[in-house]
Amino acid sequence: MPKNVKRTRTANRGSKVPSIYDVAREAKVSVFTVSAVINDTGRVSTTLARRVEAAVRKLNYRPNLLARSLAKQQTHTLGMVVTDIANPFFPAIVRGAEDAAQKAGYSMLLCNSDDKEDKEAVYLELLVSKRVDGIILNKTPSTLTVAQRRMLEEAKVPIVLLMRTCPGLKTDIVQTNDRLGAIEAISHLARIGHKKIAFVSGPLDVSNARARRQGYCAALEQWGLEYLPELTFEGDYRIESGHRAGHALLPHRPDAVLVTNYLMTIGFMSAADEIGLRCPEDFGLVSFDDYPWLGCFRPRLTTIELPKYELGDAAVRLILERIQGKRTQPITVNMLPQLRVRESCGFMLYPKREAAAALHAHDKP
Amino acid sequence: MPKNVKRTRTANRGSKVPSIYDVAREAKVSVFTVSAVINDTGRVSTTLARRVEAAVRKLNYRPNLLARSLAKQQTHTLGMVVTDIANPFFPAIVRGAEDAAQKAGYSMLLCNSDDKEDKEAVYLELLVSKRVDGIILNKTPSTLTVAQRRMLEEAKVPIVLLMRTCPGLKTDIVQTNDRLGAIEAISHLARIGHKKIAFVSGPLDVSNARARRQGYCAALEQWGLEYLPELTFEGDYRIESGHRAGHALLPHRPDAVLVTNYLMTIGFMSAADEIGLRCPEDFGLVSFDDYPWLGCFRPRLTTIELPKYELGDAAVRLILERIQGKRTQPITVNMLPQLRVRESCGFMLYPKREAAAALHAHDKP
DNA sequence: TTGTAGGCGTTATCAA
DNA sequence: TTGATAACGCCTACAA
Repeated sequence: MPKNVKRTRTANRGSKVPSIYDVAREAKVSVFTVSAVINDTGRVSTTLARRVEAAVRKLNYRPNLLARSLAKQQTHTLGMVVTDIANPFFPAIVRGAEDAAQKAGYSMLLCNSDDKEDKEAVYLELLVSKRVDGIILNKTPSTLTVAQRRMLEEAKVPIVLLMRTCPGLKTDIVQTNDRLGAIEAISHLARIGHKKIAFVSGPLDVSNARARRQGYCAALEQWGLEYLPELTFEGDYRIESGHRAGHALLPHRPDAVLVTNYLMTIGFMSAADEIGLRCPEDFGLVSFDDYPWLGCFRPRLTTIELPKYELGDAAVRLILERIQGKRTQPITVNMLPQLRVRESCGFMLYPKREAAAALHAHDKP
Repeated sequence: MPKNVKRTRTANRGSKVPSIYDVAREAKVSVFTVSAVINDTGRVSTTLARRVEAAVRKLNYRPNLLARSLAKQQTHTLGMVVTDIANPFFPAIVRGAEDAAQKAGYSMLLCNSDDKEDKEAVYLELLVSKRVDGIILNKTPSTLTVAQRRMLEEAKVPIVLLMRTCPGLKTDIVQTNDRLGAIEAISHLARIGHKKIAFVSGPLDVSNARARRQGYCAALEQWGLEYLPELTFEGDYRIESGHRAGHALLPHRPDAVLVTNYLMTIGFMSAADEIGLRCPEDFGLVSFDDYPWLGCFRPRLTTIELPKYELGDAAVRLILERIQGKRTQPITVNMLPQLRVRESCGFMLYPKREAAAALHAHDKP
């Protein structure tokens, strides 16, 4: 025969963490009253409220958020899966996201996919199973499987894509205008006199890499410069590929090069060292992503800065709108990149007057 | 009168996510059987097992980890609170931790305290309420309140301290041998002829900052160099304080300086730029923390590398041991720092033979 | 081997 | 305003 439920629930005399039942017993009220007081929902008489508060304090009661999540069907937790938090591009983004999440009462589960679709798949499944309220996804190049789509669909978990689109996934996107960024970089290089401009791209199955490449091509055309395949290298946004790019491209002696992320720039620079070419004397360079330290080491890097913190912030804003049902139509947020002229582009090697003119000229030729 | 429990449980005909009951009904077995099959616990006949598996596939069933956590009283989630993930010191640590966690089936909740005790307090309470199985804590300088101690005590949640000790908190610690790191840095500088060596410390209420300072003092004594208060500056591990340190220290024209983290080194270098002093020509510099890009920009920084990834890895190893009850005695893991000689120390400015000798000499004078 | 039903700690519904 | 009790979805004694 079933035991007396009330009794067993009320028991809990061990040294266990107090539950809402213990508080109710201590305050001589029902669990409803306790819950109402704690969540400040429903009207409770001052007398009982005080009794509850006293009991809470006495027992050092702290609600079990796990149980609450189960009951309310929401965890106040977001999942964030990025390629690799150790890639300096991501920390500021994650920080922006975490700040916004924390401010809204959400916590952040961090995942590193290493751009591997199997790792990503595992994490997506995990996040869904842990019932996160939303997922911020820096998608691997691979497209989602039908099973994954079905899973995300059924779970009704909002997703916002970060810096990378995913064909077939109609959802919110937060990204930078990478085409424009590349155009500004190339235009700047062309403006200060570079003709033979090489280009190191990211993996072309990634949307932002394609956009940067489009910008490169478009800008070349704008400036009447020839596109030469041998001045182009497809990397993977990691150091090693930048190193290979340097060894592949520099022997052609380009006037300048646009490297589309910081990690590849590092590899590129060390290749230049090995070859014995110096920047900016032997070749100009513009890199994507800016960092606080780039201004105090030589060569000072000219960069296309991407608003990392704001990207993360915007991503959780969008996801919160989705969670709160404030919006149902997917939107895309495009943030503006910003050219930061320093020395690596070769700027300082040109006559002062010309240089000053170039710096302030934002028009096409 | 109470409804028929079975029926209400079994209902769930809406478009909701299937629960274990739905699977049981579909497979015409009990929830026990489903649970046993899913978790591969207890013996289930092949026939039933197959039926269950078919039902799971058909319904696209995925266990609700929230409910499981509530029932099993463990979340398979770790909390990690660091000062600031945007500080380049932390990403690799977090990555090491996340990798180890993921490998063991744990996820990672990331929190940024900004070294503020109120933010830290909020996060600790949140993590406890979310019932994380363990907490990796890069403690703020403040000591835990009695209420916090009580809370952590009652929750029985294992904690491992990361890089910073906390007086009164008897628990596992993962850190680097910072005293030794500073000694090696100073010894190297002394070996290559520097006499007047300045020092930029972190906040002295942080244990590792104190240790580095002790190392500085000890090394000065070993090498018979005088300790001069005006050659010492207490920063806070952030860029701005390094900048102030530069302006405070450089006018005294030290032969060299040891800056005890990367962020402060950035600030220090830019101050040097403003003053018009060059490194290593006008002053030698050794910095703490090494990064992949330090080898390809000028001046190439001589550094004391700390094994960041390994720190994170070790931290979750310890916490897992605690969670699994494999160990009850608190232990401290001390990892070795490593001197990486490049050019900022002024090494190259000395006669080749002496320099080579110095590089290989690991003995005291 | 399999099923039944209580427990995990909340919230929420519906009488009283 | 309060209280009793059914969800939430899972695990797991204990029974059969």
